[in-house]
Amino acid sequence: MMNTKNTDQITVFKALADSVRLDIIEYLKHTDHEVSCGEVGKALNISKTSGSYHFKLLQEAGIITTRKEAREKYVSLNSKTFDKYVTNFYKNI
Amino acid sequence: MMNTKNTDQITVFKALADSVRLDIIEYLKHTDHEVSCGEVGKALNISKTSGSYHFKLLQEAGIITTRKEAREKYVSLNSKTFDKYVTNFYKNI
DNA sequence: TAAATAGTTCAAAAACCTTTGAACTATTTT
DNA sequence: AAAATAGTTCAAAGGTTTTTGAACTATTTA
Repeated sequence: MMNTKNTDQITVFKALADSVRLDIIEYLKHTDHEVSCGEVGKALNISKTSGSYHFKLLQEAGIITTRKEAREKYVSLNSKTFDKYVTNFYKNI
Repeated sequence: MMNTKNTDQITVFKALADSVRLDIIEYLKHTDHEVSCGEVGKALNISKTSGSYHFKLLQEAGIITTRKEAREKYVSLNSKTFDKYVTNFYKNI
């Protein structure tokens, strides 16, 4: 269980270390329907450029999964990543 | 359980989002005796100035507690912080 | 008392992250 | 076919974080 490089772990914590992204994560956790980037951006007052940047980081960290349908991109939380890198972090280091 | 500002949460994730600090945390988790900043710094090849900076951030995030004895500062992990802000993060947002 | 050791503080430099607006692609609606 | 909508990309600007060396305080050892 001893790490030597931690890069995925750091990518996840970096992705979580920002208020815009935490707001997005909360929004996704509390929503009961499939949501698009646009819906989240409007709800949280994030410009589309900035939203695009933050969704990309969340995706690269494995925190969200995305599905493109026509013009829209639907996003949802990937709970496996929380499990592996957040919830069990302390136990696993 | 709904957050509105998240500042402590972000301070914790920021503190965890760095490889030097993750190395320090691992070192503290795996050690069986009380350790000083100097011991950790030597073991991990961190300059004392840089060490001082990182220990300060970890302390401000509540991730370590410290005890000064004479010249030396002893550090240890504060598992309550992991409990509150890391292990239970996903459940609590 | 002088030298060594443990740590802190400061300012500068370097590296990294976030926001912005403009220009763009692709799809849908009128 | 033109206009509208959803999202991306780019470069520039601004902000934040990290590393560095020098100078510092406080304590201990020779």
